[in-house]
Amino acid sequence: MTVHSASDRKPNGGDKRERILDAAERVFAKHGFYNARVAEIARDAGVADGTIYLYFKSKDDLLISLFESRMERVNTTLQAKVDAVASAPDKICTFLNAYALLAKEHPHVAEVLTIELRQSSKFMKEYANPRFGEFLRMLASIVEQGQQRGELDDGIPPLVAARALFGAIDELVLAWVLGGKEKFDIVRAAEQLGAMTLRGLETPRRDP
Amino acid sequence: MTVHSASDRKPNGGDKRERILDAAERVFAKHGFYNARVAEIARDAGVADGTIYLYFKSKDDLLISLFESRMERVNTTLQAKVDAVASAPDKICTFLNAYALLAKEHPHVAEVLTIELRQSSKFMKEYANPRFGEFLRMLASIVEQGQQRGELDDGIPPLVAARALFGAIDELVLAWVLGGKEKFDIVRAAEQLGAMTLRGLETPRRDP
Amino acid sequence: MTVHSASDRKPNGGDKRERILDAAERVFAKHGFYNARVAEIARDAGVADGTIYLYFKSKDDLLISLFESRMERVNTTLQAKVDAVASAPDKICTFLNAYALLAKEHPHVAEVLTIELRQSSKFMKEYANPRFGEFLRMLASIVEQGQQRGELDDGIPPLVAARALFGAIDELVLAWVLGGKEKFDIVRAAEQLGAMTLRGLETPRRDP
Amino acid sequence: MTVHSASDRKPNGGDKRERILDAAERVFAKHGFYNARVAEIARDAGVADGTIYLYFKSKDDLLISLFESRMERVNTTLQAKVDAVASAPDKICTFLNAYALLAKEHPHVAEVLTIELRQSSKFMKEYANPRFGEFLRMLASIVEQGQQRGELDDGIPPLVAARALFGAIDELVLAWVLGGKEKFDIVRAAEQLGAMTLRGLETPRRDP
DNA sequence: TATGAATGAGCGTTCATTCAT
DNA sequence: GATGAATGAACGCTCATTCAT
Repeated sequence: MTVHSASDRKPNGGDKRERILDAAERVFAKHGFYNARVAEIARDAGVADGTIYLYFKSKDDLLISLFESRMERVNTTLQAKVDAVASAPDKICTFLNAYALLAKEHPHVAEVLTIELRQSSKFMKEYANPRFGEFLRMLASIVEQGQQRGELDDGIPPLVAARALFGAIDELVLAWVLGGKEKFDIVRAAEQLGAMTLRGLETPRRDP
Repeated sequence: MTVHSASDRKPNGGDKRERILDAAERVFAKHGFYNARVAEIARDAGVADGTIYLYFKSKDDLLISLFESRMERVNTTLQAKVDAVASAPDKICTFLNAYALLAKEHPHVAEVLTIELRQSSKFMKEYANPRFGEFLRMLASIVEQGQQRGELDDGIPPLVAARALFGAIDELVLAWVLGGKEKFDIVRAAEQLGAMTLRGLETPRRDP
Repeated sequence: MTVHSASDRKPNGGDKRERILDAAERVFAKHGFYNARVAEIARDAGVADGTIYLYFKSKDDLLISLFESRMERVNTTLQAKVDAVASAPDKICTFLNAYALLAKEHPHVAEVLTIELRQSSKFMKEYANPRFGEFLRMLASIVEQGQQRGELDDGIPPLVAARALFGAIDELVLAWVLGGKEKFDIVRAAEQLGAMTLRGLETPRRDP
Repeated sequence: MTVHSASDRKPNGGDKRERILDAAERVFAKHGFYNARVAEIARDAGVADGTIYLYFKSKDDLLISLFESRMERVNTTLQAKVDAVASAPDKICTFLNAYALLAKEHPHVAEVLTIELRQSSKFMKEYANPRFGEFLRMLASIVEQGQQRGELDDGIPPLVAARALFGAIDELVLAWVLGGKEKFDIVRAAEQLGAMTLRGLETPRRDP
């Protein structure tokens, strides 16, 4: 009645814990954390309700674990791509581009990170969300280094710039994920955001 | 302290509706929509549980009404300030500054808008959130006009720029509201974001 | 906004108490006692919710008063018609016919009496329903008198016969009221019931 | 004491569903459907509140299921006894007698069927109450067959006779159940009703 | 490990009734 | 008397979590 073979759905690494995380990803994306039913996740994962509690302490823990898992992947992917280019401006563009690509490839992940991440820091007070910290620091480091090298303007604290940049791309992803994947191309929008961020929105004033 | 706009709905001409909205603002900010108890809102407002249902159809409707009410105030304030300056770059800086000021003055509102707004579009599908549409269009209009006047670079669609800009300031507000009102000054950060947005992060390449 | 003229709807005698009873009749018939809202009765009667409590102690009392009022009318009508004929068999037929006619003319009353009367004795323990007692005794008296005069078989206690007779006509009215006023004619059915009651269902056994 | 028919629905093969129905029978009989508390049924059944909802969709469904269950038993019992005698008059007497006996053995069932059945057709519109239909058709069939065989007078449509007969015995049961089990014997009353129904109430007119 | 039936605390909402005007 | 806004107790139902098997 239940699946017993070691791995059977999705081409993921595939033990039971992973299957549950995948199911949670889908169900949280579909209904949002608060409206998601643990029973639906279990059904989706092909396990019994109780089984989830063998791998996760609670529904909260399931969300947190999902964050950790997905953010880890995001961080690894971004770090690799960012490391592959040299200048800070290039790193920023690469970062934005890679983030948009990830969202495009994993819209469920994008949905969960974009929407539920905000709640997390609020309602799971004890959860510091270390991976998100890493993520932000990665971005801040790029800015800081660029400033030190003189590639970037140092009129803004790196962490503020990083927050703003993340907020900008995140909001674009949100609009793309919820509103209209058909209405615009998120990768193209990320490029435009890159240009705006680096060269600025203002047209240069002509010196007399 | 509270808005006394002529309007008002069901029973008496009174402030009870407003008191409930104020209480909802506090309680939603404190616990988040899903963890907020209607009974706590009632207690906070100094009314009976049932009274809330004389003014609002449901807990959902209460949240939606809170959005409408507060976004209306936000839109009105921003529009007035933006109208008071002439150039698009100035309007953008003014916009960011005014938004930051509002957040500083009404941190509960900021918290609710920042965190719950995202859920709303997802779980109250039928709710189009017209005020937030207005808000975005206001910002997009500034960009569009600036582009037409040649004040702003037209390499980015106005709505994408507007989304990105909102995302940036919104994330900064989120960080300020949740993380550390003591750690940085949100108004100062908004200024820095303005500069970054207009002049760009990249230091100008020197032409030989 | 509200009606103030002494009487204005229905051609009844028409003070406020009567208007409320009429409204209760309609609303109880439509929704049943438990699903009827006092507020709907008030609206229907054209009075404020609170006004009902100037005339009736509670929702229960409203139902009880409705019983008394309508049963009184029923009893008066039936008694008059029954008194107009002489023999017990004729009285019984008249009784059944008159009851069916009343149901046909006042289907709302029929609905309330038929359906809610049963609940009443159960859930308003203290309410003895004196009018219904009168009603039953009227019927039992006819039977008793008939038995004493030798018109009716005395193999059945009058009260048992009265109960049975009432149950029979009441169930027919129920079927007619709920199921299908178009499916059969309640007055005709009452006649058939009269015949069955008096002459019996069984065809006479031929004596050798 | 309880029916153990093979059937059964959702969770375990168990008697829990039956325990809940038994409890509902008691509690509905005691307070009536609308005044019955689901929590009391649960307590009475020795299960948790939530458990009820594993077996029944709602409180309404619980009542409906109770009808089905008990009427099924009633129908089976009556059909068997009726089949055991030959003539229509005998079948009618048997029917009445058996119904009275059932009421005497299961007064709670009698109470629920007698009182709540009437509401059901009104407020659970979608619920056609198929078992009660069967019940009535069983009775109508007896009459119809009797008429065809010449045992019974055919001056009354079988369904009207069936309704009337059911109404009569049902009202007697109601009086017995609510008013006074000590005041009269329901089985004796059923016999008297049988005689009245078959031979008629009227004393035979002497032919000159 | 895995199961899934069972649990029961918890909450949004209703609505008969009250009472200040 | 008449109003209707306000009250708040009451309850059906949900669902995360547990635990006997």
